[in-house]
Amino acid sequence: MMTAERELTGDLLAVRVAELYYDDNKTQDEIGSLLGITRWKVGRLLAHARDAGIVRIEIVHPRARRLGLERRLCERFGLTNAIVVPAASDDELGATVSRAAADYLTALRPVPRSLGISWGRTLQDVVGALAPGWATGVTVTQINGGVTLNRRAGTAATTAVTMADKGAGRAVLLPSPAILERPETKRAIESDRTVAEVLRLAEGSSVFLYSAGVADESSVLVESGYLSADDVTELARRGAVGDVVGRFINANGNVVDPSLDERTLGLGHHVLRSADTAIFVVAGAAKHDIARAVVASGLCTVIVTDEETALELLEG
Amino acid sequence: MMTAERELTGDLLAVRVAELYYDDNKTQDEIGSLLGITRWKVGRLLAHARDAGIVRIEIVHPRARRLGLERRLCERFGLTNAIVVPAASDDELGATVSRAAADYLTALRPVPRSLGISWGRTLQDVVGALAPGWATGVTVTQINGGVTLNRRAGTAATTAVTMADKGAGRAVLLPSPAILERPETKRAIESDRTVAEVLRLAEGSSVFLYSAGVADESSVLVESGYLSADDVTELARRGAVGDVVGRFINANGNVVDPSLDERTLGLGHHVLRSADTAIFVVAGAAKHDIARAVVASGLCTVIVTDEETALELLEG
DNA sequence: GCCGCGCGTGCGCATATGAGCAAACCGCCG
DNA sequence: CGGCGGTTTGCTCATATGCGCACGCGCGGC
Repeated sequence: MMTAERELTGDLLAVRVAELYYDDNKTQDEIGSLLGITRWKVGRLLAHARDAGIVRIEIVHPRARRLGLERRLCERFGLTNAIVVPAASDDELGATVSRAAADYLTALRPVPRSLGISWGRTLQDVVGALAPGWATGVTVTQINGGVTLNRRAGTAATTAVTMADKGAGRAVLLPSPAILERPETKRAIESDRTVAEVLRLAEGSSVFLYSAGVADESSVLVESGYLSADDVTELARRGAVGDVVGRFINANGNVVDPSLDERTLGLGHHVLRSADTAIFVVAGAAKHDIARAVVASGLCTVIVTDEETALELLEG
Repeated sequence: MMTAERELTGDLLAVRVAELYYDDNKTQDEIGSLLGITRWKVGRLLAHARDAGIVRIEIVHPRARRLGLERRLCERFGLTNAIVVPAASDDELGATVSRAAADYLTALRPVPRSLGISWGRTLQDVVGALAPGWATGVTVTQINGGVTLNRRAGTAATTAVTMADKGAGRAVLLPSPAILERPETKRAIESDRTVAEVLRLAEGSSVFLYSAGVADESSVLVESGYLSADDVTELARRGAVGDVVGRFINANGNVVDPSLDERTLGLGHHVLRSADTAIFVVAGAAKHDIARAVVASGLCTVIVTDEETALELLEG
């Protein structure tokens, strides 16, 4: 290439420098003498080029994370941790986030001894991505009901059991429907020794792991027959953005329908709010609202999500 | 973030390292102790990540160049220099490349004292992008005919004159049509003192600058009335991919129709082939074929083009 | 079972790089 | 014309980084 260059205005020089440095990997010194400027100026131009976005450094890998977003999420919502993965194609998204959640769980120290989990599509994916041996002797406890009435009967149970299995431990199932017809029934079941015991155990878990559902007719609670489509529409009308462990909340994180909540069996949100480690896994545009409600109301201490959701959460 | 991590296979660790280094800009040392590996390994992982393409460093700027492609073009075609600019939107493309050509001309050392140029849309753009004072006392000479018959009469002349003007020098115009009807006429004009003088001057230029046209009905030679659409179609049928200073060549760089060439007035290709500096400016997918013919047959020593054309040239 | 070979690893050292600071420079106003 | 804040520049020095070498470990041939 030529030697001396004519005076270049603004970013142009920075571009030239950046090209020589990154594309051609010359040293700052070489570039300096080549362009007739001091190497310090070269360094400064490089710095400028980087934070003016002229030079973009991107990490392209399906398992890559977005550390900047993670940091901002932690600060903004007072989380202890956040895992943000790049937005993949829409159908890959859930898988990517689930894998990230599995990775996080695996890397979690101290290794959880007791883990309270919800159930659902997302959780099932997380378990699928979990490698055998992720823990040793873990007790996996269900934190909300739903064992029997589920149409795809047993998925909830399978999730917990597989998870315990891969962690060389045992699963404790909550033998109860998620939502009862009458409050009295709910209270009755709740006070049954077997159930009470499980709930007590669940409450004492050192780590919680859960996802959330959206408040529309696609909700698993509708699909499972616990609620009718109309019920959910009505809930949405009253401000519900989604459900966490079976309980519907509005944008502020408050339970929308106390009378429904009275009939919902499982850990209350106060337990999650006061937990040391509550890991919330969420992916996809449909869940932006419920995700916001969860993090904003302190229902989790850790969020695992995708880039787009993270961005959405930070704009508000 | 957590401390110790579980053993990670393959690129995963590299990704982690790259994130911490580039996103979080920690030092390699810090990353080392954080992940429980030596800083040298961190360095090596970083190197791996870079050349495995996990880390992509991109320079985003309209005036940025593609140095890698430039180097490969030089090697592949034995050029002394190549300028490749990022492919912008299609309508911006010509402007970007022209600006790059202007920049190149400006930075060229030694400053050209005599410059032979062709004319056309591209050349006009180059001149437009040229800053006043780009040279001092330059002599700009036209190397092919076309002064008078041009429908947009005068553009060819304007190009040369403006260029000379901005370079504080003088323009020498070739007062002749590009293509004559009969060979004898061409020879007669050629031997006219005025014309012969200009051609001699043109031939002695230290630097040449030209573009090329495609062999279809959009050719400037058709537009200018020198050729009919049928003529060009016939030329194309006989293998012509485009024209350089009015002379049509095939993929091998050879003149397609000697009898037409006999009637074409202007510098012969042998002059360009033996020139020290022949700068070829070309942009856009339509000109890929002619561009290939030019560089492959040694018609230029320097090419100024866009990324896509460069890539296309290198695949073959 | 033994030896050699090659890859991956730790490390010393030369060198490249970034932080911080004082001098110089510039545009602005009195 | 001269003083003055703010910005830019060159520089020193501590530190981060890359290169080359020697060592060790594991695998395959004999």
